[in-house]
Amino acid sequence: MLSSLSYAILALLATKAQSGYDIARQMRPPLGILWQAKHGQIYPELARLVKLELVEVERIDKRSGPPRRVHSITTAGKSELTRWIVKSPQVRPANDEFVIKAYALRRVPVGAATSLLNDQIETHEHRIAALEQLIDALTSRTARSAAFDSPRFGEYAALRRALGFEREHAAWCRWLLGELTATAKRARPRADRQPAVGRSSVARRR
Amino acid sequence: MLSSLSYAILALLATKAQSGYDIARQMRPPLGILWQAKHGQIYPELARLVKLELVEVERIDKRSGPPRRVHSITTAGKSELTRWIVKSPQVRPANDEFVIKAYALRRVPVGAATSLLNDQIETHEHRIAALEQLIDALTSRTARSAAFDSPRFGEYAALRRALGFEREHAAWCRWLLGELTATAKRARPRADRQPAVGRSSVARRR
DNA sequence: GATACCATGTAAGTCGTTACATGATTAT
DNA sequence: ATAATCATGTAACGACTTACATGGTATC
Repeated sequence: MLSSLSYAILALLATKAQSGYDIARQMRPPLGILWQAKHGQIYPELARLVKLELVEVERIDKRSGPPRRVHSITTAGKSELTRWIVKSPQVRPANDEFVIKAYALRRVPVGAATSLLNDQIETHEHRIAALEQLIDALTSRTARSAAFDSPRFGEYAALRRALGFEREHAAWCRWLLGELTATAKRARPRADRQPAVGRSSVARRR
Repeated sequence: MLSSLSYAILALLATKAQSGYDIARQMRPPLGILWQAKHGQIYPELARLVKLELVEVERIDKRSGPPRRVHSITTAGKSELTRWIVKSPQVRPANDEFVIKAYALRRVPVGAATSLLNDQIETHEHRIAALEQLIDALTSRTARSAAFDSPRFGEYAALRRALGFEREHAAWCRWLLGELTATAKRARPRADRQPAVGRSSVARRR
């Protein structure tokens, strides 16, 4: 049985032949939307796929540096990929460090909690903006890129997923901040509230 | 430096002293909302925390089976936890196998893709219902459980996060199914469409 | 009688990160 | 000059899963 990373690599190679470096670039955190992995994991995994004959390599020598190794998916690789896709996956772990922090957030001073949340919201807003830009670029280039049978559909679907995920997370952070602020106000009904430590960016509603 | 799992354990022990088994039960997939881990990882990690003196153990002998080992967080453990909470986390990987499947979904027959999506939607609906029930149980028990300063707030926040995540994922699956169906209809404008193979449950809008 | 839950642990293996290692090319 | 990017790999370590190992109690 192959790892998820293997299938992610096969899915990328199914769109076009490319080098390990190209794959690593598309999977580089934090922009990798299909799957995220570092080159230290990708190169050995590619070698394994070649040994299993699900992927082929063509060595292209250059006058300088290491030879470029262009990988392409084999017929066996394609059928393994399609075979895997239709199987219903079992539930993923979905562990998020920030949920632990939220769980025990009552333990820290209100100011520190506020700035942590504002920080987090700001980070997510940035990521949302970046994803929206990528989607705009994709949908404007081809008029019907939203269509299921377009070659770019996979990319578009993955981007939409990432965007939805980010928006949901940001909304949750804003809710947390709201709860925190409401409680703090109740405890100290007027004035004398100190401004939150750290970075600004009050939660915006979008 | 400690792992995320360590902090999840500390966060649970901060609410009350409990055994490794208790912790493992709360972290058991797929219901673990704070963090998910198996006992095979939890017991060694607990032992490590004890050695670091962030956690204490009290052995309670019973006439049968292994002695129950009740763990509690130390003062050092509490301060380590609060110190960690306020630090902004770096971005998490968030790899989801299903995104790979969606990315290459064009490769499989429409019928197989439809039943894969329906299956996935059904799974998520079940999880959503289970989470809604847990939230109802929590909010009805204590009138003001939504308040930030309630002892159950952490649990409530984690549940809301999980619910939002599930709903978002389900919505994305329904969108995918809609695109797929629209394209299939365009290709075969009338009649002669075969019913989707596999389980039913047509996507509902909520 | 079989299954599930209570309750603890360890061992082997896989997945994934970080750092080491090398060296050319392009941009500031 | 300095840094970033192109381009490939390996080694050590940490995170996590799966299976092994044990044995009592309760439920169907």
